[in-house]
Amino acid sequence: MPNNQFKRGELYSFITGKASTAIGRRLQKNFKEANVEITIEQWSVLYHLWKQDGLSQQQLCDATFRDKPSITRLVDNLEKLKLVKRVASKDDRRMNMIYLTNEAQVLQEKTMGLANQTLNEALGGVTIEEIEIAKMVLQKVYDNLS
Amino acid sequence: MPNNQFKRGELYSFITGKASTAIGRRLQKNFKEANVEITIEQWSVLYHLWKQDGLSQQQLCDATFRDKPSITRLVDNLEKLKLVKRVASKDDRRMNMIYLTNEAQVLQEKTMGLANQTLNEALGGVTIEEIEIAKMVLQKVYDNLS
DNA sequence: TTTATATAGTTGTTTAAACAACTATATGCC
DNA sequence: GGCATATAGTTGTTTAAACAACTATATAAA
Repeated sequence: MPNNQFKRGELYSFITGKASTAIGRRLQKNFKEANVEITIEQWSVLYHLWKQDGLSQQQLCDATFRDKPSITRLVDNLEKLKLVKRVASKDDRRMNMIYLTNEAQVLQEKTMGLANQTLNEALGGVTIEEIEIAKMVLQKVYDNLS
Repeated sequence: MPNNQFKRGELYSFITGKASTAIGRRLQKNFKEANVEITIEQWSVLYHLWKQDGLSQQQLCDATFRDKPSITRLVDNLEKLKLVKRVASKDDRRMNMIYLTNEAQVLQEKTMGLANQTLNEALGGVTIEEIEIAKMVLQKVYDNLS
């Protein structure tokens, strides 16, 4: 039982909590100070639309690792903020394609700078190699459970 | 700018999302299949009380990296489930000391087994050394932002 | 063609996170 | 002692996650 050499509950709380909530809180705080009035969850959806506009809600589910109801409501809220709009697909009328508004495109540069700054703050004193290993571990955890 | 060699948004979603939600979902599912009717957030509070009973709410905040309102409500719900009880401290009447009920103590062995099993599933194919590095990275992220 | 099944998205409900504003008790200083 | 300040906990509000149940459209099989 080689894996029994560390405290499992501790690792559990590391993976599920500490770092994740700390980085989320800091990014939210950095947004607030720059008068960016969106949540980090909303930002994580916009992030994928900035990479590729016009994704379906299902594609956003896959990209953000959320379920469909979660994306429905995040898109609802982004639509209320006039940052995206739903456009029914002509090919497949079940699908909503989600498009960024001009307003959302203006947010991109501003928030990407803040996200980079936040990650620089977060990753101080950590080497690239260590980051790569951490990414790999988290990816394997995800793959093992999916 | 050595840290610019990876995609920051991707790392962000690794740290804040994927692995964390996957492991939480799996643990919740394992609880459900064993007819353990608590949430993983409630479990994470019980976990610290099993290590040391009679913690104050503030101590639970520190242990679980949650804020005070979050702990107030988690303790509310655990009290409704008759798993803990609040006892006003005699030394300092501002404090509630949180004690496990017998019912909660019965849960310990059962759920610790499920948590270990979940972590074994999650960490398949990852070495101890890699786990230690991942823990260290997440700890540094937390420390950098706290 | 109609019937079954899969897929895309929505709605309802419970639980929790984050933040601000609040009450109550304790402590330190004059 | 009395006042300022710090600490412990609660309440209100918004946003989101998870899950089940649901509607609507598309696809495949009989």
